[in-house]
Amino acid sequence: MADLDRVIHEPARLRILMILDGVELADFGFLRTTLGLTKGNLSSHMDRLERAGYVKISKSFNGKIPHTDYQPTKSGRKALASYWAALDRIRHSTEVIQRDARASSLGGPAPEPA
Amino acid sequence: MADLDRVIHEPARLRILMILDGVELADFGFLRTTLGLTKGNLSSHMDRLERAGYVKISKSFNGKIPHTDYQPTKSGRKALASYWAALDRIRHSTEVIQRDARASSLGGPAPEPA
DNA sequence: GCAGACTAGTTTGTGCTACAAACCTATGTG
DNA sequence: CACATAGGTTTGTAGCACAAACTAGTCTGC
Repeated sequence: MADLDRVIHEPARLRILMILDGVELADFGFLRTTLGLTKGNLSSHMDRLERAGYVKISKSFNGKIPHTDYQPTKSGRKALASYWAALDRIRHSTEVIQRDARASSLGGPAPEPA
Repeated sequence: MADLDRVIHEPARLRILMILDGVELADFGFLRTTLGLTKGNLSSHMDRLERAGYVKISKSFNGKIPHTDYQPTKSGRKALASYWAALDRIRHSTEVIQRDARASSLGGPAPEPA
């Protein structure tokens, strides 16, 4: 029942990955204003994405001003695709269900929902 | 940018609502074995769903054995539908993006991503 | 030349919450 | 009686999203 990747399931990170998947390279300021996140929040999300191996972080200096770029990794793109796929499977799953919830709730012993 | 309903966004609760949306009525044991949750975990999820007004909880006794049934409310069904709709909007949003992340990361001052 | 405002981030603090463990009650079963 | 299982709730805890505070530099205006 391949569960959803919690790293990606967080809406802010989902959007981040979608953006990176589209633009290849984005910097801190762009992501921040585009997504409307606080700096601290964005920073920790990017940290989490990096630790998951989904983005590559490149730090540089423009003179003395720090500049941070983010790129998606192959693994990150794959994980994003898998996430949508997993969500689709959940969304379109009628399987499992529909059986005997009704019967079991009439008071009889549960009919082994194995 | 209608954000995702956090009550529903939690995968366990999403599945619970989907099941209830399908079967109308389910009891504790059925949900528990179907979803493979611990009792405590299921209990607190149902509590959250009730507090959100998404399910109705009916407690009764079978002799001395407690029995708990859950039903989706109208509000719950609506919220579930809205959730999927919101997710679709996110998923298919190209808008916003694609612009000048690249330019802004070349070192120049950020070009007012207003 | 310095007070204020902005860019660029990181570190710290906190409140919420998903989850399991512990607990309570009752019904079998050897 | 001891032990297992169903049916739940309460309690404890680790993790985490988020914002505030902080560090460091630039750029005005006066």
